[in-house]
Amino acid sequence: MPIQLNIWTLVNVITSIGAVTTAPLTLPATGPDVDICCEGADCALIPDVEATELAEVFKALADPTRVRLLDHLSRSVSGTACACHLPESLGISQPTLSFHMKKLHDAGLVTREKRGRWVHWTVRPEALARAVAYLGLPAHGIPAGGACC
Amino acid sequence: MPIQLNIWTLVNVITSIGAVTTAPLTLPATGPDVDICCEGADCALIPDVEATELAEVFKALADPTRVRLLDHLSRSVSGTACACHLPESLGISQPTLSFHMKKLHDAGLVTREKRGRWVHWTVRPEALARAVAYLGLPAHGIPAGGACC
DNA sequence: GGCATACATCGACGGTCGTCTATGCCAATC
DNA sequence: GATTGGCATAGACGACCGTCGATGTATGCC
Repeated sequence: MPIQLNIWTLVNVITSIGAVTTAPLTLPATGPDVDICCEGADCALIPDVEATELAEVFKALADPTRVRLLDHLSRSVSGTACACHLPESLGISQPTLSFHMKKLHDAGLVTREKRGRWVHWTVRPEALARAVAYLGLPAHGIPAGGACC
Repeated sequence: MPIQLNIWTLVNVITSIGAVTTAPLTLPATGPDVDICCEGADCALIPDVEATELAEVFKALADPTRVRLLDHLSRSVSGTACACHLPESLGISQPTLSFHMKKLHDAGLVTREKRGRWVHWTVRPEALARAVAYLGLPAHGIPAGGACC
């Protein structure tokens, strides 16, 4: 109820980028025995580099102001909008807005384009797709979904 | 290539929770005129409360260690795992692990269950679904998808 | 050229984060 | 009851974050 979106659009966006596969997971369905402790402590963890890259994206989203900014951009035509009216709408100063847009830009979530005196920002959906793929991980609780330990 | 997941499982998980709709968006396709500046500065922003709640989730994910932890849990059977071997696997101390698990727990991303001396953690996919719905917003650039200003 | 405007950067400030060691708590075992 | 082991908490410390006013930079208009 908070946010309405078309799930099929989401599917198309994600799959078109090739960030994920539509094929079923084929990891070994190890018969577990989670009892006293767990066995299978040799479980492979996400590589540090990859975890860091994902964390960078989430860090860029880890602020209410930036959440609202990205949402605003995404609702705009072509995912593009100028920043002119945003400070007053959000109740923040112009330097603060600039600071947040830089954060989003550094994380690769938006692109910058200068048109005359104004700057226009555009969302990069492909940058979000990776985060979506990670959050989609919830093959959790599905035994065939790559049990580990 | 980084993370393989079954997109249909994702679809099922998300839609089953009712966090999103599979119906197409029906927002007015406003004919835009993004020229010198933008018009339509009266565009509604996400409510502050909602943005804050989303930011809380992203904040919980905004650390490489927690990204790896959540991934580890999600790969485990039933999305549940004990924390016993994690400090050494991640190269962190036991208090640090406890600190991170508390962060994930406070954000509602995992549940805690004590079994004897050990604590077992379980992922809450429904908590992630909301973040996925937000990131799915990229109806960006799709004219029929709720243009704003 | 001179001025107004949109945006970026700087410097400062208080607050939060991530990590550690040391310590406390509680369940299981002897 | 004493001991052991898994986990949480407390306190400390350096690093980073979010915000602001002041200032710099570049563009467009007179």
